[in-house]
Amino acid sequence: MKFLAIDGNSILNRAFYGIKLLSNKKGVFTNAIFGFMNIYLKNFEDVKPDSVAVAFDLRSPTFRHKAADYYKANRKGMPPELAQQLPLIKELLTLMGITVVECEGFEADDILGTLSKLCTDSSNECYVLTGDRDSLQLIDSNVTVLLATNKETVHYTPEKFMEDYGFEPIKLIDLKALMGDSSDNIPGVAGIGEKTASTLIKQYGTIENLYENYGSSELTKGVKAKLEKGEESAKESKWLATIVRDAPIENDLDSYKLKEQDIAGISRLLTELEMYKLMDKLGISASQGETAAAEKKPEFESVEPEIEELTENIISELKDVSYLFSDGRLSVRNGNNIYITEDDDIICRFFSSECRKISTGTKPHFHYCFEHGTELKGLEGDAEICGYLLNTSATDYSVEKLCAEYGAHYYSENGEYADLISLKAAVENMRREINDLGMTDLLMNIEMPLTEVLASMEHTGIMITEDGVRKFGTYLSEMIEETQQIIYDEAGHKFNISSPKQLAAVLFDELGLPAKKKTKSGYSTNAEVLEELRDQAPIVDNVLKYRQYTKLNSTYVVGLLDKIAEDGRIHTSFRQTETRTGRISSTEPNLQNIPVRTELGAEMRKFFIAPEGRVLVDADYSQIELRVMAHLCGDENMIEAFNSGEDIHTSTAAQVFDMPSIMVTPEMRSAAKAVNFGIIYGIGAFSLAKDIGTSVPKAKKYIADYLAKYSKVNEFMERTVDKAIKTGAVSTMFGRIRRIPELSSSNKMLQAAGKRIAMNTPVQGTAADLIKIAMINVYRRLREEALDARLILQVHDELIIEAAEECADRCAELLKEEMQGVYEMKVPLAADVHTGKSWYDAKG
DNA sequence: GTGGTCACG
DNA sequence: ACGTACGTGACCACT
Repeated sequence: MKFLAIDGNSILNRAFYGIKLLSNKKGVFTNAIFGFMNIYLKNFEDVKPDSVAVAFDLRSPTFRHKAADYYKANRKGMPPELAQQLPLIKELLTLMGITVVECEGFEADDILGTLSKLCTDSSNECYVLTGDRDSLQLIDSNVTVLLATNKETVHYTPEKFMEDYGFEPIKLIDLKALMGDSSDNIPGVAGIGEKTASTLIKQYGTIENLYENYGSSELTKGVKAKLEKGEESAKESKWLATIVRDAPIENDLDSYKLKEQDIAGISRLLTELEMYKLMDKLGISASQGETAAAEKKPEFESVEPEIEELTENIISELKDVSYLFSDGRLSVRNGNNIYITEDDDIICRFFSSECRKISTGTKPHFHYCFEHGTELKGLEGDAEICGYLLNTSATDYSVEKLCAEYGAHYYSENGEYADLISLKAAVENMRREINDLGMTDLLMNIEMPLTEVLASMEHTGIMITEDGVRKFGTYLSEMIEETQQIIYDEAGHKFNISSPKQLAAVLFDELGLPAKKKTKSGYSTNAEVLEELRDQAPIVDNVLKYRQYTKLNSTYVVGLLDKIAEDGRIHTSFRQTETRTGRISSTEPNLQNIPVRTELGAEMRKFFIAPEGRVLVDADYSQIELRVMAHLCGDENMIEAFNSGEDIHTSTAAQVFDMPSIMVTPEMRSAAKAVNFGIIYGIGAFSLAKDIGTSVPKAKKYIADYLAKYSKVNEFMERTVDKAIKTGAVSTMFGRIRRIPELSSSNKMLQAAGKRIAMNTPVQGTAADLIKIAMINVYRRLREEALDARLILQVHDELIIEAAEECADRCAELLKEEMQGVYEMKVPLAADVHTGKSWYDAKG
């Protein structure tokens, strides 16, 4: 018989610290369970045991089995994030028919010691799975230790151990008795480390033999003295290091045979924990849980879907369907029938038909419609977007995942059409949840219509002067070459300036400049650090220049040239389900981070142009996030500052320092500006101090003065954080929800980060909602007024239209009107509009 | 694949 | 005692 004995605590620990914190919707942490099961399943496959036991520590505070417990009592208890997963993994294992073994007063490794001995005594094969090297002492001809490391699992047989250590496994105890183990509070012999201990064990075998014979040996005086002094400690340590092999546990090995799995129970638990991948691996579906099983099964389950070619006649009969569309292939589900086609005419008819439709990831569908000159009508739901609204933090909004999570009946046996079959139920369930959470309006009137707007912007793209970019690239290459040469001269040799590691070596080791900040892997060489060192060596300034040139060249010049399409334009991809806050993002290329802050960088914007006879109309909101904050908290002083119409940072300084605006110095304005930013981000005195180059106490005072003047800002922050802690989530003005699991962390840093997220998200998210609404309205009006103009870019608080020269003024007017009038707020929303031939010019 | 760096709002 | 502002994406070096 093959026996698999697992150190539950050790593997769980390894999993917990090896995988970043994960949690389900309710905030229950799941990373350790997830990692444990991965390790377990992999090794189960390797070993294919008949019997499995998972051992856990169980120590009573009043009963101490051995002295080691006294030492170990000093150890830090496990963090609550891990502790809460312990009963869950035990429950899961039990449901899987696996025996969980605990024994009052004994540790997991003692149980492994006992089980492995039972196996050896009965000539059964035993595999001990653990992450703890101490258990290697259990290896013998019947016992293999599977040592789980961060990367792989190493199989330790007696031979493998001999190879690695140079002595027999059982002598590991003696090794530890000499060298000690601080994590286990085993003292060992003072002054003897791993190397000496290993040599001694190879030579003498056991500490008993060592102490009988070392006197007459050739060992150095120092070592002899240490051994003499530590004799008692060594013997005590040997006892401490020895794993118990006779713990009072069930000794009938047959009782550890794998039992029948409780499929419904596993399904229920894993659904609760949202571990769908694992469920898949175990060959269990979400619908096998009791709750789901109790619901009526869909009519589809027992019926083989009828698959037919989609025709015009069929389309005219359709009322309410779900469909998928990719690679030119359309599949439509109507009740028990599935219709397919690859015929463009039929696809166009279907898209433009009035029937109600549910699908997923519909942006490409709109692209198809633009290319084929048709419309996509009747869209009632998009699984990806529904999934996003229900959890903005997920990374995977595949139909499969969503079906598992939102209780749709997903049958993997259905293979090809599984997604299509379950899509509708999943969306219906999600729409119900969205409705319960008050997000139906957000879904149907903001996110769904936005998809078409984004598709249209992508489809239109923005024109680039390739020639201009190339010339700029040539200039940059020359500057890079030149700067690089100077840096090599200053350093005295060539090196890779782009390697933070090599650069740090040159600056801090060779040139002896003072290192300011550390990173995980060495000294930081970021711009902030280099800025401080600027005066101390000319090389620093050149490195900063080099960085600027190479950044511009590789990310913007080369990166953009690579993305120019045949029409001479760049077509970015906007992602609608990416950010936690509700903003959209832009990729391949990212057109939301084109340089503007430095003079040289801003040159790039001269290459984003309008074609002959057309112009770019650019409008950006002024201080939209602060205005949102003023609206959300209703603070009269802040509202007044905006209503006064003067520069907001100057106004803030005047109000906080209690003086007329005319008296505000540039320094005061800049401090006020930094505090304004801090307010939006979730203020911290340290960072504010760093930002404006002042002391922490002074920064604290700025913040205190600010919050005293704008007391409703303070109240709003406190109220928001309180509510976030109670509910685990925050929301925007338009009901968009973001869950914040960080708030239930026991790690103070994470908790503090959670609070800042709670303060920032309603503000950033509401601003995102507002501009999305404005985009939809602008898009509609450009169409309604039949203007020769297209919305082409969004950069968070900025919209760009490419318009025919004749209608540029009308577009500017319309754009400003729609942006400012998007929603009635307690402060006016202001948008600045400019028109020009290039993005550079249109920025004003 | 991860970490460092830096571009944007 | 420790690390420090919110939200992104791309490129490079290095493992």
